[in-house]
Amino acid sequence: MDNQNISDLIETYLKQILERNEKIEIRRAEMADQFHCVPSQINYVIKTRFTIPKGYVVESKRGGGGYIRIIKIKLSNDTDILSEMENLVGDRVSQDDAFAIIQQLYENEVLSKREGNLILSVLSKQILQMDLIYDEEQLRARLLQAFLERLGYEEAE
Amino acid sequence: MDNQNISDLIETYLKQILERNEKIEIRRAEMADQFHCVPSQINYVIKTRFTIPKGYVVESKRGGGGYIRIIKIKLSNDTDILSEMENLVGDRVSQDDAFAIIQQLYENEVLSKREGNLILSVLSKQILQMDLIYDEEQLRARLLQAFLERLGYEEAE
DNA sequence: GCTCATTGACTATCTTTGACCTTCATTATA
DNA sequence: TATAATGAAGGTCAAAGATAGTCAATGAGC
Repeated sequence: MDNQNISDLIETYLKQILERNEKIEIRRAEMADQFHCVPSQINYVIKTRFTIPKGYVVESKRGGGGYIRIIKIKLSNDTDILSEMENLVGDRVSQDDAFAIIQQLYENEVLSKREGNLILSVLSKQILQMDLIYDEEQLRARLLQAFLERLGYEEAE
Repeated sequence: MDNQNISDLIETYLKQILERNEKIEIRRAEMADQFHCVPSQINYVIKTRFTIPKGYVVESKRGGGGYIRIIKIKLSNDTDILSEMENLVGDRVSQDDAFAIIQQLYENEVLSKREGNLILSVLSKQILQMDLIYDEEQLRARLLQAFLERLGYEEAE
């Protein structure tokens, strides 16, 4: 409930702003000051919470007048979304990224909540990390690709 | 009810809170302190008393700001047919049998057509029979079991 | 003797921190 | 004016810290 760590606080703060704005531009040192943490923690937050599968693009510039810019990606029609996600998945995908992708599909109403949960139930580490005989991330990618392809058919009908 | 073992006390304590709340979030070490036991006993209690058939799902996170979250769920009305199917699946299942099982669930209105097709898309020989390194039927069973378990409940409102 | 409960050593995962590196703009200097 | 020095950002990475998970040995109560 409120055993929030600093990274979560920073994440929440930024996402709050991004709900009202297409993008946000920050100065790393300032952020770090504001949240009483070291600058590299800002990088950590960005790297773990503002990834492309989660729907964000990040640009930055060093030197005088440097900045970090976080942009919320807006996806267009369902077909585009699906093929975009297929690209993201590729032939290996982590649990985090897979979950983020399903979340995106849900938010864009490509999937119902129930469908999303069904898919997720099978992509979890717990299920796929069985024996070390096969590559977990590769298998997850194969399954997720199959789901995405199927959703593409649905779309076409 | 008042067997004085610690595990029962912890269970009672948590369930008392869950009667008033949809979910509860604890810190394992804190709980352990509070009940004067070792941290892993909390895991034991959760594993034996907060299972899905008993109406709970558990999520957790490690590291700084870590937590264990217990969520009350609503069990579906179809648990009978679902557990029957789980028995049928066992730990290995052929494509044909898996398809027949999904068909059954569809006919019994446990699944929509779309949900059934989504599930099937991932249980096919084509998808699972990739490398011959692992046992295809075993993997299929694992995936199908995960689906069946997930179909057994919904999040309460 | 069985089953369930308790413990603790070891493991896995996530966060925080800091030392060191790279890039860019501005200013000083030959 | 071209270039070198300086300072001001942001980037990387690995170690240390903070939690939770697993598992097998041991204990307690039928």
